[in-house]
Amino acid sequence: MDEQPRLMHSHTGVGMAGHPGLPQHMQEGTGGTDGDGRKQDIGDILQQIMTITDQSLDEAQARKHALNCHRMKPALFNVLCEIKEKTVLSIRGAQEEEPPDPQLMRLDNMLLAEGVSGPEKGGGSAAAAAAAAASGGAGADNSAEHSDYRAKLSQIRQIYHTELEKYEQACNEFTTHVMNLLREQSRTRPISPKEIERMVSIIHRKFSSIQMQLKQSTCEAVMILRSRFLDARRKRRNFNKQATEILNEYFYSHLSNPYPSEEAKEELAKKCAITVAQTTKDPKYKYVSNWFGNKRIRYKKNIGKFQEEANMYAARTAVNAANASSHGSQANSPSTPNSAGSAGSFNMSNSGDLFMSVQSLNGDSYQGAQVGANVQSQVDTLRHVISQTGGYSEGLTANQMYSPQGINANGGWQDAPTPSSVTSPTEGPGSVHSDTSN
DNA sequence: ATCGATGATTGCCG
DNA sequence: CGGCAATCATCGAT
Repeated sequence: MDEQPRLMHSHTGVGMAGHPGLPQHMQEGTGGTDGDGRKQDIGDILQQIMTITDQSLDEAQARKHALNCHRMKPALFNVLCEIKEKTVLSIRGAQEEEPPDPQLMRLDNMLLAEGVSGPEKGGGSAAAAAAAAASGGAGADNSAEHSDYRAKLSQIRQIYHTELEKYEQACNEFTTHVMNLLREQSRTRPISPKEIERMVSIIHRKFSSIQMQLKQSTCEAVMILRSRFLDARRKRRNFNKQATEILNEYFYSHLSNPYPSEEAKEELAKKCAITVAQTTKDPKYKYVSNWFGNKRIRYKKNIGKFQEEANMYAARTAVNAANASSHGSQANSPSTPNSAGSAGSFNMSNSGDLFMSVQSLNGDSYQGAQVGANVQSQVDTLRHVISQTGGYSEGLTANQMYSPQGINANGGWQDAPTPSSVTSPTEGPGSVHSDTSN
């Protein structure tokens, strides 16, 4: 009969600490000692922390050593290692995949192709040249453009490589640091080599994502550079005024047969290349050919529109030639009121702006050798000017005026099988042929 | 933003 | 392969 209530008591005592049926001393006693104990514990812990922070490194090492030498340590450590191994494996299994990021591969390929990430000098320039040839189609030796391009490209490459190296170095440093740290810690807490490996791969991933940004921006820079320098069509530049003058000069003074020979093209190309940094020494003088092709087409298509221009250049050539013949080789006297006067006599509808570059045109290299030739083209152009200015009214009539000079009714210049030597002797003032190619 | 001018390219022809 | 015609794509002025 005695035991029952005791059991009951003990039960209730455990289950309900604050039961009103419990004796006073029990409640107070347990409660009091518990609170004091916790305070004591916290105080102890704080105290320990304080002492730890106050400890010197040697003391800490000593403690660590003591801990390592604890007799239970190996056993516990093994158990922990086993548990860790399992969890790590499960983690690793969860995120095992490592696909070779297509984006990164694209960037790498591109940088390689552009000669940025390839081997240093030779490979780089070779790749650049190859890229140039591929994109330019006629990527010959326009070295002026390409040297500039290559200079900029190698600049990019240099920056890229130094940055890459920096990242690489930082990555390695960080990796070794972390590895050392982990190895050090693996003595006190279970760290498997696999875990270290994983850590390292995480670090590498982080750094390679940084590298990818670098690669991306490098790619962008290269693309910009490329489109700037190599893709001429995308970034076409107008010829400067003097080059246009030169070409127009030739065109209108050879209006009867505006097909410059290879030599003439070369001459024009050289003259224009002085002022046109663009499209340099293409062996075919492609830009001259392009220009004449476009010019012929567009002239033919709308002669009226070009009439004014034709007058202008014809007059200019005439004036220039006149100066050349009258002044001998001193045709390029500065600021010729003379020329203005003579132009005025042709009833020019244009302002003096056309004389601006007369001197520079013929004063350059033609002068000596071309005086005679200029006389001939002078006849040509004078004839044009006179015939047009005589009855100059508007575009439509001008159209008719020009047509006898070589353009068929169907369009297309007639074959002009009449070099000056054939026709000029008998044709008198009408000899239109200025085959004055030097 | 729009539009004409213009250099370059493409496709075709002989 | 050179020229023509059509077309593209950018420049430069408005």
